[in-house]
Amino acid sequence: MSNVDLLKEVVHKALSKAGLEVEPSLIVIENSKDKAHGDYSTNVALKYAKGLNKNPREFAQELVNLFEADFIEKVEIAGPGFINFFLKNESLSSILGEIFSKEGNYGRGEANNKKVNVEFVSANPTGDLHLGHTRIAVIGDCISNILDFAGYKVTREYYLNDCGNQVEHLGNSLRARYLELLGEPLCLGDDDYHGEDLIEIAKAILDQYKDTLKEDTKENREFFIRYGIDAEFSKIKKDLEAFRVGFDIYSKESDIRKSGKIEETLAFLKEKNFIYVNEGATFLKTSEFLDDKDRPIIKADGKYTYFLPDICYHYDKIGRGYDFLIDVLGADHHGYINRMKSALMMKGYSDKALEVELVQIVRVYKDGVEIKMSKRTGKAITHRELIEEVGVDSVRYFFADRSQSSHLDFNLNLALERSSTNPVFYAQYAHARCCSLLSLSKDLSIDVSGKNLKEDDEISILKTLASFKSIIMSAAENRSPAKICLFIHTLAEKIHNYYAKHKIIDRDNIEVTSSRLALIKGCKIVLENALKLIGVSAPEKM
RNA sequence: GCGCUCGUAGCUCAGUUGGAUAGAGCAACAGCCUUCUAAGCUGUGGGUCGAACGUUCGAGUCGUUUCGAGCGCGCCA
Repeated sequence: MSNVDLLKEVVHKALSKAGLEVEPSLIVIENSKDKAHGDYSTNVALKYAKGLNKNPREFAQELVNLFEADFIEKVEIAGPGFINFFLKNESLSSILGEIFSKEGNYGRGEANNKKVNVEFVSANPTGDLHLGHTRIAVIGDCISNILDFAGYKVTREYYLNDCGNQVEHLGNSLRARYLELLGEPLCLGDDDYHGEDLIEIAKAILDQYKDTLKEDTKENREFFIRYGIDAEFSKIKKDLEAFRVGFDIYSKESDIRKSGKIEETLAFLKEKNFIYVNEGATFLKTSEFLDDKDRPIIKADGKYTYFLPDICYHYDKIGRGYDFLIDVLGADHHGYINRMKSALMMKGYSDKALEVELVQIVRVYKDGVEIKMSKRTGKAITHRELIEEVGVDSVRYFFADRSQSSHLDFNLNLALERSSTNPVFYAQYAHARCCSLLSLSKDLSIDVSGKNLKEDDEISILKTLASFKSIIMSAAENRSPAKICLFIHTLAEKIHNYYAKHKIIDRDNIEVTSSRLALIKGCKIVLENALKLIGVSAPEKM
């Protein structure tokens, strides 16, 4: 049990003795920012004095008199009524034993038996990934890592839209490139894909099939679509793999269509009277739930809109037994949230069954000019280009470090220039330093009790290490990888400070050294665990 | 017009769910390597938290209004 939990219990008991029953989860124990305010503090006296019609400082004193705990050194009342706790050193250093015994699992929450499906990226197979996808890939992957570590059972999923308008444009564009290679003039419509990456794919087709696909037949058009999807999707998968992003399940829209689930869903919605026909198109009554208007699901020409297979897909996902679904989407899809939630509610699910994590748009600037990220025009900076230039660790850290809700202007010139000053190296360097120290002192023993850790810097590090678990829980609840980065930076900073200020390995003072090595080993383990959550490597040497 | 998301240092962003003196990186300036990795450390300058009211012991954080930015409001996906 952590010191924070122990303090919570002490405060909880004191409050009950004072006649106040407070839910333990509502008791806030804070890490004191200023050491003059002790190791931890609580505001309970301020919070609850008024309801009891008491003076906050007097109520605080009343509570302090009721505290029973042998791990507390002393307690002070400060300011308007804060209660500050000063803990005994050995209770702070006891965290090291826990870290050593759990190692890679230190910080891991207990399994909570909740199954969650995280769907992210799901880029259409019509071209290379761009920086918007990069950000979503990082956020989705990190949220999955964090939820898993926090105790959830996580499934990562990618939904492949391999039907509909967009892939037809892909087929057209690919065919146009193929014909271009055969000497015909390039013929691309406004909605087709102008990116030059299709030329490579067209060349591969030409090599294999020569000019046998020239005829404008249904079979040939279908061929270009299928070939294009396969080629584009395998590129996407490869790029994501290189970016350390993998999925447990890839679902295809074409499979949904083949499965008969669409007809099944339509029959269900009709029976429940959630659909109607207007001017030849079929609409879903989403406005009866959370949406501001009804949405078409079948066009007047009889084709499905993207929405209908998407509904079936979500019914399918949640039908697989997840406690809830998370869709990680670009912020330009926010209009989609209430639409899909409404559809889920028609099936009797709670609006909480689907949670949409919006990732704000990335605006890319190069040489002071904004570059629009459209696959259609083919002008976007691709994910692959960025990774090649800057590296996986830097890019992952860069995007994980910024909360997904913040609008982000990405200056490409600066990103390239600063790749050597990226904060990720600060953290990795701290890890490498710890490794170096441990490697230089292999012959020395490590004192798990950490009983000689008495310096302010050492106490401060111990408290940071102890806070990791609550950081995990908070990052998981808030779906916030940025909180992990903040923790990483804080810990790395303390390690660097400590390293600069104190000689860790002192062979003339083995007692203190063995305690310090324990602290360093604790730092190494925790830093590595934290970096792993955001998918960044923890090198032993730099 | 309506809706969603934002507005914090020159730039890019944090801010422990309403706490004590608003922080970091980058950029600028001044120092620190005969000693465990200088991708580091120390110090300086830099702020009306867009603005105004309100809620209370206490507001960058919550509410209302207002100004500004981005995105969305297809029988596109």
